[in-house]
Order: sequence, then structure tokens, then C-alpha cells
Amino acid sequence: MVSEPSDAAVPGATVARLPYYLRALRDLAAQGVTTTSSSELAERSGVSSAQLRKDLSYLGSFGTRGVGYDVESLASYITVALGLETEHRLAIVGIGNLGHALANYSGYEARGFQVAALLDASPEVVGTRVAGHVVEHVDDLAAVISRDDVSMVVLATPAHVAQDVADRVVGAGVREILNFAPLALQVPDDVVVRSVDVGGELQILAFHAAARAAAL
Amino acid sequence: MVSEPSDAAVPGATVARLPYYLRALRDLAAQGVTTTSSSELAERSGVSSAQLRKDLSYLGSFGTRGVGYDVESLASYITVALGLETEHRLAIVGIGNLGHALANYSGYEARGFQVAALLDASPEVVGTRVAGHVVEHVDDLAAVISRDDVSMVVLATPAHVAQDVADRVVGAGVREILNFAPLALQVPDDVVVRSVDVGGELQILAFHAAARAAAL
DNA sequence: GCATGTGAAAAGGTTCACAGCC
DNA sequence: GGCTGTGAACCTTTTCACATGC
Repeated sequence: MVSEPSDAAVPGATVARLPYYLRALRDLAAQGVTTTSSSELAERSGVSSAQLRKDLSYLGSFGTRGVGYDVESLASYITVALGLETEHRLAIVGIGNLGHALANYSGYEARGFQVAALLDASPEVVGTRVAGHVVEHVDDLAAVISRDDVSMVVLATPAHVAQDVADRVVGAGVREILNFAPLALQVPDDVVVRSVDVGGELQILAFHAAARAAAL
Repeated sequence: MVSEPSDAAVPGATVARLPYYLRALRDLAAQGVTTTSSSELAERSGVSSAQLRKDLSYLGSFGTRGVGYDVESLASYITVALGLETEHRLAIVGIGNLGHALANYSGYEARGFQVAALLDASPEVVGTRVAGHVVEHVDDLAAVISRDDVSMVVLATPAHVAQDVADRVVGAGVREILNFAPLALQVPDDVVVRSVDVGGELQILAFHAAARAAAL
């Protein structure tokens, strides 16, 4: 049987790696592999085997000593730990370049994510059909969120309206936001924001390139 | 004059926040603000003022006690620290949904980034014009990288070819990769990979949603 | 025998609180 | 007086190394 530490909080750094483990496990399963080890799984996930074992220890005890892990069942445990056995309905706000790409992104792979609505503010975009959805006006945000039971919002708007949209999203009761706008959103403590900043990532790479050049 | 700690390494966590500071400084400059404080800048960047001051201390000493920071000059110092005063030429590999969006992304904001080439493997895409570039075949990767003096590659290919493309990118001498494919790329130690994983970010949000639900 | 699971040690990062300086 | 810059304290995260149990 599997133990499940009831209240011990899972460290944030561990949570951030669980998707990697899950992905690696699904790859293994797709290849027909049924059993794996912490070292194999760690290598495929890009972490050390000690790190992987420590991370899993926060969730419970899923392996067999001397043997390893059952691929399918470990994948199931992580799926449950991530809350992916329940459906999460998304709304994407801001149907520009990026919003388009996100709407068409087939890989809401981890089952459990469903795009429920697309919204934008531009009259030229509202009413058009994108990825099987009619784009609605962002002024109807609260109504759409309620109507479609949206629990997560993806923000792909220009930076100068992102905070305003975020305020409305939070006001409509959404507590999880994935932000692509390059600014730090101000939200209440109980709202979780994850930010993806392509420009920032490039700048970090530039730092390393400069450091390399300086070291010559 | 400004001191610049010569060899003391800048912590990775600090480097990852520098883009936020730079963005906030540019916002302030755009608003006509010429002087700011660690608390104002920190709030706009989403960090604590102590953290901001500590981060800056790794780069040098740029403020005036009792006064604050000059917006323009601090922005300049961070720009230099990030290596953004030199031009970085990018190639985007994989011109699907996401690659399209990235190619059209106007905000290679931080001057210094320039899209030099687009590549794909599909005969239907190669030869078409996207964002002002004719898409070239990924088999010509090494030649394109050399011809266009590409120093960073953005990988937006399907996951199952990402490692193969990454190997060729590294073989062609590129040492900085921004990876959008959902897998852990295996690269030599001297290559820097930053990964952006939209599905993973959603899964992390799902974890928090589940934790919230469990706490009720 | 062998790979997991885990305390303990080490490293890394953040916060505190105040000295230093304008 | 007020804000920066920074050592010291604190907390989190990673790594180590080995006891545990199949």
C-alpha cells in the first residue's frame, strides 16, 4: 500500500518538477516500458536521481526497493497529486499572435485541460472563429467565466491592459492565472499567478552569452 | 563612480530577475520618471525591496543613499550586465502555431535581439514567407547558422524531433537555446538551455487549484 | 544484491536590521 | 532624515550517504 503524508506541504520547487516527471513517465509508457528506476527517470527529466527520490518522498512512497517504479502507477499518483484527474476549464484573453497560437495548441496534452472560451477587446477579432470558438468581447468576461465554469485564465493581452484584465478576472472569482504579459501582476494573496516571459528568457540567455564572451 | 565586482559570480536567481527590473525601469522612464527608490522599483517588479537591493549589490553600487536610483543610468547598467548592448541574432526552428507566433512577436523589445532566420522540416512550410522571412529547410541548419551569424536558437518543434534538432544546433556551435518542446534536452555542460513549458505551467496551476479545493 | 527512501550536511537564496552616507 | 548597501540570521533546496526492505 501507499502512504500519503497528509499535511506535510510539498515544496514549491518539487511541484514545479512534477510535470517533468509525468511527461517522462508518459514517454516511457508510450515506448512500452513498464518499470523504471530513479536514475532512468531522473535522466529523462533532467534532474539528479537523489532529487527525484526526494521529490517523490514528499508525495508518498511509490517504489519497490531493489526494483524501481511501476511506470503506470507512478504516473497515476503524480496525475492525482497535480490535480489533473479533475477537469480544468480555461479562458484565453487576448487573441493576438500568441493567443491564437495558444488557442490552437493541441497539446493541452495532460488531459484535464479544456479551452472553454476565447476573449478579446478588438472589434476586428470579436465575433471571428478561432480554433473552433467564436471570440467574445472581454467586457463580457465575468459572464463568460460564470457561464462556462472557467477556473483558470490565460492572459495573452498587451502589457498595458494586463493588470486591468487581471483585476476583472480575479473579481470574477478565478484564482489561477497564467500570464504572458511582461509585467508583475498585482493580485491578492490567494491568487496564484505563473508568468511566462519570452523576452525575459532571451535576456537571461544573453547574460550567459555575455558571461561566456567575458571569460575568453 | 560605480564599482563593479569583477569576478564575484552573480547568482542565477538574481540573473533571472534582472529582466523584471529592466522592464520596470523602462516603464518608469516611459512615464517620465527620472528617479526611483528600491521600494518603488521592487513593487513594480513583484519582489521585496531588500531583495532588489541585494540583487543590485551583486552587480555593483548604483544608487545614492537617502535619494534612490537614477532611472536611466540604472537601466543602462542592467542592460550592460545582461549583455544587451551587443546584438543577438536568433533562428527559430519549427514554424508551426507557436513558431509563427514567435516569429511575429514584435516585442523582441529589449533591443539587441533580431530574428535572422526561420527553419522548418515540412515541405509545405519551407519556402513560404513568414514575418518577412522565407522559411528555410532545417537540413540547412548549420549553413544558415553560419551564414547569418546566429548565436541563439529558439526551438519550437514537436517534442519527438527536438533532441535531434538540438544536437545539430549544438554541433553548429550555438551555445544558447530557448526550448519550447516539452522535454529535457540533453546538451553539453557549456550549453545553456532555458525551457518554456506551457502545459507544465498549467499543471502547476492545477496543483494549486487542487490544494485549495482540498483545504476547504 | 540492489534501488528506494530519508535523515543529516551542504549549498543556495531570502529576509532582517542596521551601519553608512548623502 | 531617509534610502542605500550589506553582513548576519534564517529559511529553502539540493546533495550526500546509508539504513531499509524487497
